[in-house]
Amino acid sequence: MPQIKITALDVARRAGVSQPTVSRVFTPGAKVSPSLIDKVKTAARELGYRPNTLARSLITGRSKTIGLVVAYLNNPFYPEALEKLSVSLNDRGYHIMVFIAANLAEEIDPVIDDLLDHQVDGIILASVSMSNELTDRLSDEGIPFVLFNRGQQNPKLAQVTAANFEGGHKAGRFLAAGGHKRIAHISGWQKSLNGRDRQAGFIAGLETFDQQPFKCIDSHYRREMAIDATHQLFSGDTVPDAIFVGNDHMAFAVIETLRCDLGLRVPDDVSVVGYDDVQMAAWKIYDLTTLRQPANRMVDATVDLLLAMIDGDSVSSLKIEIDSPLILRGSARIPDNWSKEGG
Amino acid sequence: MPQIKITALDVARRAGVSQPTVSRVFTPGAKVSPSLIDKVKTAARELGYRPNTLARSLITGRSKTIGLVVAYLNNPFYPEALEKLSVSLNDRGYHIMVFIAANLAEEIDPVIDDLLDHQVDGIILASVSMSNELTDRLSDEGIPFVLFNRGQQNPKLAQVTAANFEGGHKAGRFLAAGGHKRIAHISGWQKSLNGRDRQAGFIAGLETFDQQPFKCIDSHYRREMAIDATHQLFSGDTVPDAIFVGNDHMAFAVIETLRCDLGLRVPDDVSVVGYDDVQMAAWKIYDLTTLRQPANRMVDATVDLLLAMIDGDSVSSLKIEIDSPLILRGSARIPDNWSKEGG
DNA sequence: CTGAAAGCGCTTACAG
DNA sequence: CTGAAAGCGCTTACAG
Repeated sequence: MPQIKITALDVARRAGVSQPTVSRVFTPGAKVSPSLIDKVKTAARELGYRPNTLARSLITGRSKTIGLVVAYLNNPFYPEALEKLSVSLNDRGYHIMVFIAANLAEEIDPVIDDLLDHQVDGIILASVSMSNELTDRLSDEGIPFVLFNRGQQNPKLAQVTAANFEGGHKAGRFLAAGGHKRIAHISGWQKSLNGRDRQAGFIAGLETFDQQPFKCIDSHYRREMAIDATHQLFSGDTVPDAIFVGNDHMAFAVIETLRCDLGLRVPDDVSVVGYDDVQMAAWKIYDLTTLRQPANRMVDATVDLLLAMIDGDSVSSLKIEIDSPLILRGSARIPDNWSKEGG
Repeated sequence: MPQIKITALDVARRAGVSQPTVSRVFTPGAKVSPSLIDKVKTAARELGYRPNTLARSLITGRSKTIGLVVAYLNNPFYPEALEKLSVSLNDRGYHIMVFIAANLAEEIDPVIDDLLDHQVDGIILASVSMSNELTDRLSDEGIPFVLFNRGQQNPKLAQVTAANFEGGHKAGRFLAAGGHKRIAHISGWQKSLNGRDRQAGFIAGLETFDQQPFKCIDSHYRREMAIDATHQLFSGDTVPDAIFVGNDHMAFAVIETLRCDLGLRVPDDVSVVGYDDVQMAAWKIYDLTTLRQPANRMVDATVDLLLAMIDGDSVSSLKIEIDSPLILRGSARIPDNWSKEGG
């Protein structure tokens, strides 16, 4: 019960060595003779000594802490990513400090101040509504950061995303090949590159079948807006027979609205395709056909990239795109001769 | 672009004051003359100075960091709580460092080591599968911690939970009053106090109607086990007409299994009641009648309690129970003359 | 109100 | 391999 704090000096005295020797015993790279290691370790154990990370960080200039900025924890993709990021960073000796960003872009500035005050070694921006000013500011501060699941045009920014254009393209081709003739898109935020790329890919995919979207509605990745959009799509005389939705989170809302509000069957009356493949997508109640964002691979890439930047290692590419395979499930009619990878 | 680090000394020199004066300007309580405050602040702004939190923490002995240990981010209650906890703690000048606990109790020890090394001022344990050894160990270390949504018998441990017994009691009475005759319980982990209290309350509630549970199955708060339990319940000759489920997360799986696997209607064939009232419970596709765990109130209580402990303030009670109102929705038949609060 | 001094608990050259 | 010394960037008594 170390009510009083045990320091390296206490351990040194008890072990009959100098304080730096104690330090060396607890520093991975350092060389100490086996006999001293032994003495120090027993003394440390007896006293219940633990090195003070704060002091170490102060002197090494590395906090071994990564700031994770995240806004939309209600989209299950983010808790899943948060968990994986934390585990992966732990394995590499880092910890995550969480910064919840308000959904409004204007309120992001205090978060950045906060972040900078906390001596994080690097930052992962997993949020969606972030301005260029923000990334500019972080660049100015010279602190390594990577955009997770969020692209920006600027090729100098480290970013890890799915291959969103290709994913959207695949969705478009898949639905057109399935014989759908009025394919709508409830899109992610069109001010985000993710949202734009998926939509652009979708439109291009339809074009290969000489089709145009029935309609595209920007629902900002928000559940309530996706519900409204669904109602809107089915309020006219002609209605869609398929919907490509900008992420799973909204797709769940779309399926629900179709079934519970509009009395339509999925996929008999309308096919639905999402994007992400969060765990819920595999639940039988949704059984959602979707483009997978491979969270594990994205997390690995993000961690590798960020730690390389922190260590000053050269990185081959700052912009990493991970393939989005199409996961076939029951929410969308499957074309008769649809080969495994979108052919 | 402060590539080189700006310290208080740099600011002091530029402002023509001493370094401690700079420190005082950035220390909330301290007294400095307005003219110096001005000088220092401009100098700081010009140089892009930010106080180093690490150094401050080292000297004050307070990291202003709270360790959050959490295991089950796939139960949406926890991301919701995480978000609220982070925001609330931020408001009070603290930040959250995340520690993902493995689901297995044996793997918790390294997490604790980790936690202790990081000079957190306090700990929130939001995880479910934690042993008494763990809490004993933390008590020994003398670091303030509170159990969030997880009770332990030991009255010396700070803990914030819902009034689980009463909640279960209400669920039992509600379903019995609704005319159900074969009411089953798919319970949370019976080695957790939460799980036991809810089940005990449920059984006691049924007793007031001279009923016994149709069957109780421990599904450990796990989705897959809840699915299995549902199948099991409906595999015999007599089957339940209502199920009280230990949390919403499992209740979603139960509803899904009922509908998609067993072709049963909710609530026509079987009523379902959950526990938590996570956001998803209100989704039309589930429309889940449930006992609410008021996340906001639980978070507020947790933060108040933990910070009081950290500040050494006296706390009136270490064990806080928050009422669980029954939220009436469509997944369970409502008794004809059911008054608002369970009468 | 302000400055000179000491010190938080470590790491890291520097000698030996 | 080990110790004496310096110092990371602050805060906080202590004088004045």
